[in-house]
Parts: sequence; C-alpha cells; structure tokens
Amino acid sequence: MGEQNHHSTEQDLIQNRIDKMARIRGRGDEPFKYTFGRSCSIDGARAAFEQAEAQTDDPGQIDVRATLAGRMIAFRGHGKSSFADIRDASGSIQVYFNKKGLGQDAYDALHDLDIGDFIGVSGKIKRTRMGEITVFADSCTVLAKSLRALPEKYHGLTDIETRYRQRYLDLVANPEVLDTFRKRVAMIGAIRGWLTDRGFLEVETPMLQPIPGGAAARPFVTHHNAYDCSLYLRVAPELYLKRLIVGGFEKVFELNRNFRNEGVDAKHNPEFTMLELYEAYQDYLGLMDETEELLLHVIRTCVGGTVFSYQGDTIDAAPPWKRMTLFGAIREFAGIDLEQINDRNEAAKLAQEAGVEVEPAMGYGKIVDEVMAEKVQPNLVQPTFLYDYPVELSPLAKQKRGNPALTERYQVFIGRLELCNAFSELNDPIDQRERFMAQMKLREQGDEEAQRLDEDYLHALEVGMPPTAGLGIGIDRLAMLLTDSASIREVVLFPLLRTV
RNA sequence: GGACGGGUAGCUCAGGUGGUAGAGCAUCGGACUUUUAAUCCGGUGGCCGCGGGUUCGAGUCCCGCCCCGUUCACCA
Repeated sequence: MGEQNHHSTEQDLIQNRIDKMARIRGRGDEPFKYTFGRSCSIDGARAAFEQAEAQTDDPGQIDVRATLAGRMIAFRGHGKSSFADIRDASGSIQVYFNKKGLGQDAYDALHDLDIGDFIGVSGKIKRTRMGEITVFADSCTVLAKSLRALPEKYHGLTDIETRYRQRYLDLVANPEVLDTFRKRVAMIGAIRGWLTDRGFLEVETPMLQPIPGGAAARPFVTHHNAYDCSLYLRVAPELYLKRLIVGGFEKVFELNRNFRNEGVDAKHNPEFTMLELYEAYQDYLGLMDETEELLLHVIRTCVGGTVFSYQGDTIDAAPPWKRMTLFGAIREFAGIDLEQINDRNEAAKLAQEAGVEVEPAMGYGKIVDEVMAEKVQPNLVQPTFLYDYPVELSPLAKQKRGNPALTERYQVFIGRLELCNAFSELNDPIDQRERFMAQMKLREQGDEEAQRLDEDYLHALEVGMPPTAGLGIGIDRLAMLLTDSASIREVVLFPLLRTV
C-alpha cells in the first residue's frame, strides 16, 4: 500500500522494492531470514501428491501437506485471491492464496512481495479446476527479498553478452542453461567413476610451472614475489604426470584446468578443462580400446544410449568406432597421398593441388596437419580414430614400430570436434632430448609455440619410465558434444570476456 | 588483426528517403476469489554503446573508439 510512486527507472524499481522491505520490517517481520524448515523439495511434494492420488478414487480424501521454499517466478493477482509460481532446484509448483486460507493481514502482506523474492509457503496440496497441482497456502513468509527485476518471463534473457557476464541471471531466466551445466557435472562424474573403478588415481600437479611444457601453446606468465621468479600457468600437466609414472604410479589421471594464452573463439576458451591419464605397460592400441570404452560409458550415462544429435547431425556411437590412419584419411578425403612424401616442397605442392593453402613457413608436419584440419576433420561426424601421426607433430610421442617417420599417436573426432589426443609415450631419454632440440630450433626460428627443453623431465626419463600410454580429453568439447552446444561458452559457467 | 552483423526503457524488440522516440512484458494505481504469457482500465519510465563532425534539426548521415556475435587469420 503506502505512497504513490509513478516512476520506473531502474533506480526507481529498486527503491520501490526497498520501500517494500521497510514495510515488511515495519510489521516486525524480517525480509532476510536465517533459515527455513522445508518439509521436502518441490518435486518431492509433487510426487507425494501424485502417489496419494493414485491410491484413491476420491480426490477429497487426499490429505497431503507440504512446506516448501523457492524463488517466486510469477504472480497472478485476482483481487481477493492470487496465484504464484515458485521454483526450487528440483522444479516449480503453483501456489494459491486467498483471504480464507491466509487471513486478511497475511493476504494483504502479499503486496510487499515481488517476482524474484524467495518465499516459504505451507499448505495442503490439491488440484485446481484446471488440473494444476497447487499448494493452497495457509501461511506465506518472505525468506529473501529481491531488489532487482528478473528478465522477462516469456522471452527470458537472450542477450548473449549479458548471459555470459551475469550468468546468475542466465541461470534464473533460462532453466535449460541449468540443465546444460547439470549435464556437464554428470559427465565429469561419469568419467571419474569409470577411472576410479579401474584403479586410476587422481592426482594434482602444479598449475604454476617454471617451464611450461606438454603442449605446443603460448603460456600466461606471472611472477612469484617471494622467490622473485617468473612462473607460467600450465598449458598441460603432461610432463608432471609422466614424472609420477617414473616414480612408480601406474595409473594416474588429472582432471583440471589448463591455460593457453591464445585467441578466443567458439571452440577455445583461454582456460579450459582437460582430462589427462597415463597408464604404465600400455601402448596406444590398448589405450584406443579403453578410450572407446570410456567415451561410450560417458555417452550412455549422459544421453541414455548411443544415438544423439549434434548441431543437426545424427551421431551413432555404437561400437566399434571407425579407425583410419591419418594418411589413409587424407587419401580418402583430400584425394592426395602424402604418406610416401618426405620432401616438404613436394608435400606443399600436393596440398595446394588439393585446395589447401600453404604458407612458406609451414614445414612438412604442419602441412600434413593443415590438410587434415581442412579436408579430413570436416568429414568426421561419426566417432572416428585417426592414428599414426608424423613425428614432427608429436615431440612427446614414441616412434611407430617399424616406421620412424611416424609416431604411435591417435586422435578421436566426433561431430567434427577434436576430442582426444593420445600416444605411446616417448620414454627413451636420448630420443626425447633430440626431439626437444628440434623444438628448440623451431623456437629459435620464431615458433613461439614450439616446446621448451625441460632438463629435469629428461632427468626423470633417464631414471627410467616404463612403457606407458597417455590420453588427453578436452572436457569442454565433450560437454559441447553431449549438450548439443555450438560454442564452448555455453558449457563454461563464466567464459572469459573482455573486462569493460 | 581483417570482413560482416549487432548495441534503442529493467527484459524482449519496432523505429522507409534526417523532422517532438514506440510496443509487449515488468513496474505503479484501479477492478476482479481457480489463474497459469490471467484479463480489463489508467499512469510512470529513455545519455537511442561512447566521443567528435555535417545540418536549422541526427536514433537515422560521416569519422574515430568501446563491447558482443559470426567468420577468416592464428591456435590443441
């Protein structure tokens, strides 16, 4: 009730709600309660009512009461009676208020509620004439006042920038966003469960590293004051995890954040989540089987089967998945054979004939990689393993048995997304030192992403690492795939945006 | 970094050729005891992304800048 307020700028909308808070306090009530005893969740109440309904033919006999809490997301006033919808994490339910149930004073106090407020209600659950399961409230209390208007009920919040910058609004206004992130949580849980069941131990290795290694990427640099030294945010945990294999761990994994100081687009966020696992006495062929098993387990858990759609494509992940050599795939999709070519210029010529642009700075390995990305990857909708990559592209992978130009490495693609990278780990310290030297040379030639020589890592290999296979899975991309999201920003709660 | 698209009320969006900024929802007041995008009547609400310029007059035209998106470049 109270004074007239004819304004409605944003500040006025807020002031209006502050005034309502004051009126609530004026009645001796507290607009920000400390606790509230719910009898159950909203979905729980709904289920209890439906169960009671199923056990009787006479609706009048049903006597289910509930005390529920949630955010009021809609309010429809009708004078002497009113309807509200409240929502908690489990779901939403309609609440009916009238003077008879609440009493005059409590009914009048509804005027000081706003959409967005958290409220607690209790009452008997019944169906309305329209069949809607409804709490007929005999009490209602404000639990936390909301001072700002929620986005519009019908269109929701669609402005992408606001959705990412103020994710809390996105989550409130767009329930399907909450679902997406719940799926991500379930996916990660499925991965951890599968690995733990098979004896993999989850470990944590440094995020702050003196030498950023394990991937070809530019790092973020920071400074440690007490030691007065530069440190880098890790681009990968790989070299530390393999040190653990040297030390005697046989099955380890780490599922955590990596940081790469690179551009942002629909498939890249500067911080992203990666699973890396290492298994001693295993090679890439055995790990391929395990990768398929793990991903199948995750897909079945998250989509309830093997068939799902991604960005308009129907994907059937029923095993066995297609396996092609990288060069075989290039033959099939680009129509050129780069396998027997070891001359950089000849490879460049063939690539250009296939319609792939080649820069003068690109070496043989880079050309192969480019042909793969341009001509092969766009065809890899169904789950596909590509294996046996050129040694130039894979400085941490073991040479292929019988062909030193290749490494025992594979990648997994689904829905045109590159999801996994794995190989038989290079454990020959002499070979590894030569690979590092080749990388150093690239670095001197201006390749900022070439890997750096890590003397302690070589020392570890010299101590001796058992035969080992390692796998990396891009968790964000897997989440994109399983939630049918076109952009990585849809599966990262707070994606990086420019600070304004 | 380049190209293209976008930025107008709290939210969702309209605003030919330059001429007093609009709608729906939300909000405020009124009516209404079974609505569910409730309905009906009446009202409030604007740095039109920011800064220059052209013009009698700019949301609209020109220049610069900021932010977002798509794409290319770059990139596991």
